[in-house]
Amino acid sequence: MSTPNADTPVRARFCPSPTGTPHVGLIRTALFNWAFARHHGGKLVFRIEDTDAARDSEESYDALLDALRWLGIDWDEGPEVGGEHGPYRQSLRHEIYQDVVRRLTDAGELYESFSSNEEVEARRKAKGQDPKLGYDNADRDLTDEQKAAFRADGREPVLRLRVPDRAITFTDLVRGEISFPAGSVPDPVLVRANGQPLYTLVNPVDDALMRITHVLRGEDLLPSTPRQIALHEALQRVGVAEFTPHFGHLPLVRGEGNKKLSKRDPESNLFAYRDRGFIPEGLLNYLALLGWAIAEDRDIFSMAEMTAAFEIGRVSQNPARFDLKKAESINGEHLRALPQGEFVTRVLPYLKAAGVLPDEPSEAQLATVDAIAPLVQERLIVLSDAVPMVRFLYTGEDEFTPEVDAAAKNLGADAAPVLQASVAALEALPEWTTAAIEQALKTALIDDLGLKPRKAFAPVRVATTGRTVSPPLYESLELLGRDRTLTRLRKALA
RNA sequence: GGCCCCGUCGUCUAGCGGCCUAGGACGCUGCCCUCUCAAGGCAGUAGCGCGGGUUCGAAUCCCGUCGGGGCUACCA
Repeated sequence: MSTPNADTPVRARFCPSPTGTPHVGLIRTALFNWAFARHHGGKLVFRIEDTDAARDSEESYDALLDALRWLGIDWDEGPEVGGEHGPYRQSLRHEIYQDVVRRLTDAGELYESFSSNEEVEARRKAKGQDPKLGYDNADRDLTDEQKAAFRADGREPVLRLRVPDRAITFTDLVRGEISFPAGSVPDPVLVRANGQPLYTLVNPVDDALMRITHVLRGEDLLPSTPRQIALHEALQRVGVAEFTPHFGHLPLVRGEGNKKLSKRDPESNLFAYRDRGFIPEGLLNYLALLGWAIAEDRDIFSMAEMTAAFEIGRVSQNPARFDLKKAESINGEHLRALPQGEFVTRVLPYLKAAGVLPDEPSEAQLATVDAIAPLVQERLIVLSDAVPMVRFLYTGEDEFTPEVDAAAKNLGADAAPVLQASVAALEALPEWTTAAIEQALKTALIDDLGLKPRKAFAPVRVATTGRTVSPPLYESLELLGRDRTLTRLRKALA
């Protein structure tokens, strides 16, 4: 079998079917293909495999584009960018498939098959074999008379590929040589009786037509590789394809337990991570770690660093478990590394979505965000964590109420002297600055009342920010302003 | 059942015959820092599934075994 020459420019592809919400495993595959293409200075082709009208939806298609755009995984050919091998949605390529099918059929690579599943099963059982073995290639050499008889019966044939009766062996880019023995690959159906092409046909055909040199996909597709290689070879014989692409099978992404992360699993929903405030840099970095390592002693890196270093031969052969804790840790690293202005830009939509800020914040509100941002930035693992942390600044005094648990613990009767002393110290302050507030509070509570810092500041914190956990206290009070601070302290006293 | 893939700390991994009394990261534990929570610093915890070979020498190569997973559609 002929493979792409070493000097053939790399063309990788990402070809999801638009069914449901984008899945993190799917995105990991997109990322590896993207990194592979970029590393080799090649092209990434984005193709939509929407040949199953019953399951595909336009919403899912939009979601796919949304996901890739959000993450910054860009493509060189595909939807919305075009390319010389288009169209890139399989639902738009039917005439192309019809032509290929004609050529394949004329050359005898495909044959008509009339067996129903029930008949196949019955034949397997009659031979004492497991019906799970599947189709038995029984229709390979039907005579014209037999076919005519079936048709006279009102039956229409599907088209199957004649898979060669020999072992099919290939060198997997991540696993090395893999061989499937002769007879272990039943002739697959490529076209339905109604003429509708199936995935088994269009996936290899489009890879061939789009001159894809490297197919990197999940390990779950490994068992379908031999029949696809058989098709590629047939395609070469009829002059449709130039070569059989190289294949590389990426390790599965698992969820809880040892099972493959399923689409039904809420953990797999890409947008759930975006909604919580994962940022592309962090999520992509984590996903890259699912089966790949940039170096022995490092796991925080940028996508530029990834594309520079990515080698398919160094991808792991082991399945990887999606570990939320580690994903969060990595996201936090990237969040902290964001320049301040950039961090504000990223966090703003989350504050608006939570109703902390209006859609059109005032100049003053925006200025407060700029001021509080550096205080909360290093405390977050995801952007939405900022919401409860800054809410106290944007709540009106008539609405403001400390959290019940926090108040019960820290604003009881014994807090009264602390709050009173705080009010006294703060209302007399000549200037309202972080340094002055710190000085005044320490003098009044630590020195004068002789309290431990821990005891002293908790009531003040809860009374003013509403929580036991907040951004640094003195800074928070400066931003809150003297009037609101005093109002809240007095209210807690009442 | 058949075919295929995989097997290093709880998790993700480094390791591609001697540099390994196995390195890093997440997690967890303790300490430091400290107005809270984080962040940061330091220390600790824990692993080559098992059995045979090959070799002067094996986590690394081979075989077997056990275990896990995937696929087995006229879905993709």
